[in-house]
Amino acid sequence: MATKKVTSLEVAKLAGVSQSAVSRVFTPGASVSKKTNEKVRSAALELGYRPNILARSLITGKSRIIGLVVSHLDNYFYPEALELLSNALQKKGYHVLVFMASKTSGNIDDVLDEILDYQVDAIILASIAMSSNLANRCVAAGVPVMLFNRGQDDDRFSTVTSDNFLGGQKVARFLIAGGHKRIGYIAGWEGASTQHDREAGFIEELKQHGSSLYAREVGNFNQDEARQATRKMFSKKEIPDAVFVASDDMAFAVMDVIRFELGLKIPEQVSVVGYDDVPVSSWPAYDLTTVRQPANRMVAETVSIILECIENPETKPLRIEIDGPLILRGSAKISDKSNKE
Amino acid sequence: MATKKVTSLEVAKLAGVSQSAVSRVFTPGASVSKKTNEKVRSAALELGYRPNILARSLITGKSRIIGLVVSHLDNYFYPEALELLSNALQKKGYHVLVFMASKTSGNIDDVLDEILDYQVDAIILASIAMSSNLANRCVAAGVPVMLFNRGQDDDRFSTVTSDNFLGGQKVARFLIAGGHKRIGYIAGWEGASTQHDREAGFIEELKQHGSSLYAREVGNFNQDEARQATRKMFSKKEIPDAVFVASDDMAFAVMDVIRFELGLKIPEQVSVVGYDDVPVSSWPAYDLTTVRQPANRMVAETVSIILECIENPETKPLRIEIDGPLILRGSAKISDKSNKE
DNA sequence: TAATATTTTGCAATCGTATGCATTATTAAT
DNA sequence: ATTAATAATGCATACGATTGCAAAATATTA
Repeated sequence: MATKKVTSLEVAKLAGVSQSAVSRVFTPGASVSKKTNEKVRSAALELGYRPNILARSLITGKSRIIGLVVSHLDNYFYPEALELLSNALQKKGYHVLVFMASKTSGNIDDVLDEILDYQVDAIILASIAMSSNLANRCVAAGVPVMLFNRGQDDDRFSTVTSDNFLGGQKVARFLIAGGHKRIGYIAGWEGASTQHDREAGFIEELKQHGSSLYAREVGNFNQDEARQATRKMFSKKEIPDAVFVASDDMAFAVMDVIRFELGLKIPEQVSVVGYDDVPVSSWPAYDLTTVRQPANRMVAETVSIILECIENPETKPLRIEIDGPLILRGSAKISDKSNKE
Repeated sequence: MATKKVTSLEVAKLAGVSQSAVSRVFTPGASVSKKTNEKVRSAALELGYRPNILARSLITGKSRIIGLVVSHLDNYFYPEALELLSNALQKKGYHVLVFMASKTSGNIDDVLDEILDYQVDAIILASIAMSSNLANRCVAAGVPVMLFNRGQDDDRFSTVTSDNFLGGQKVARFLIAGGHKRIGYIAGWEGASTQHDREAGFIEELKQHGSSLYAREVGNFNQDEARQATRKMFSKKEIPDAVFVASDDMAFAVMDVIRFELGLKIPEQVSVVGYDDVPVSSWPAYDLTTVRQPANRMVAETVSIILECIENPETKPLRIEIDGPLILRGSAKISDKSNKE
């Protein structure tokens, strides 16, 4: 039953023109007369013809495919970003080919090979760093790479993140203004620039106010480890009166332990602040005070940079940091003179 | 800096063999001597050569790309499924090209055109139905289509769902065993087979026990509408003592309204049961009793069917319904003789 | 070792489209 | 109306691989 594919040649025959003419009709900006255009279009419609992107890309060298490498879709920030990203690129005529770099499924080196096999026009790494070896391969292949939500030493690639340092500072300022004295921090994976910058900003600002960390544990951006970290942190004789958690996803786990295992009141006994502002944070059950990562603006920047790099390969790499507001909700005590943005 | 792409011809020259030989080395099952194999492989390694999938697909007619159409990534069931799906296909040498069919970004007709342009080997529709017009187009193009988590009248396509009818029945049996008398239902989008089957099984089983729906509202698989629906349902003089919600995602919104707006206790005053068993359901803040949709098994079936269809185009469409257990948690009262699976 | 069977190899055509170039049709200018 | 400038078209080639076929190389058998 599978009808054969319709080619431009068949359309050309039916329309009584050359194959080139058909090609030109479907190539924006090419020179075609109104008459041919009509003939071709109606023939194409009749036959149900559509240009074969793959064949086209063989010639143009552009596949209109963007490779996206994601590791963990479990943190809700990523599905959201993926949706925005895919939508935005779709509008520009590009599409996203997904590659999972989870532990289960080969390491990133293999994944990168697979990506390049598809002749992608660009690569977006979401929260994934790249060995310099791989980086070289991409540069050699002439494929632009973007780091989304992850910084990198290698300055050959553009990065888009939120302003993590500033975000950390805001949280510190807020907690101090709220009168907190014993402030704990639950870190993400220490290899991540996001984790590093958030903590650095946080600590820096604590210091500015003559304060410092009362406790620190590592949660590795993972709920199980965040739970462990919380238990440990709260086994001190004097428990913290505030905890800054490096991601909302971990913060939920932290709150659950604090409330349901330790039986403490949030925010009366402990204030909790997260980072990301994923949708769940605004649900009343958590009502989490958090720093918003403006996914939409981050994605918009990413798309605009990526497209620029594709069109103009000589584009210099950019390093964008997007400021996001601290969203005040019920999980943390607010001072009377609450610090506005 | 962008080094030109390395072609099989260059490898051939360096290795001192014909271009066909190079091709054969990279074609599993082709006939090559050990000696050529070595020469070619080392030359390829030296030049950093990898076959161009797009050029290959032009000849073979197989792109090793699977088009996945998703609408709302906000229900957490989908990111999870996407991750599993992508991982599973990746292992088989396929990759997922993502298409968003959200309201924001063109209707599904346009999206389908775009998909077909990429010469995908197959299409997976996640919770999306297809007009018969589109269906015809796909059949004509010879592209197999699978419906994931959505049934369909059209029996030319395979579908994989959980056993929604049975799932609904289980919930009814459970709620009745728990002694509930005024049972409400918050429906999903009524055009969805999943919604329909869940409700049908639920009502059927209520009837078997001489009971029936005490209240019913529509939430359209959408949190805002689910909240509205809940408020309406609980504005009766006698409020329901149990609510079955057609998806976990809505159930969270329902629980939040019940607890934080209406000030009722779950499960003491109202039992809530959901459907999906997304990760959040097991978080203590919700601790939601729900019917598990075994995403891993659903994905496994999907992948196996899809690959079969690709390899053997004459494969008959299948209709798979996977049974999932009712997961008992704290959001619903349990009878003394709790009904085990 | 000679004859036959089998495996390797290269040649050349092919997939569906884009595009430089030469040619022809059309429009503008005088 | 004639010429100059511009637009539209077709021809032929290229993109980077796969693959049928026939020739060459190797292995098998007696």
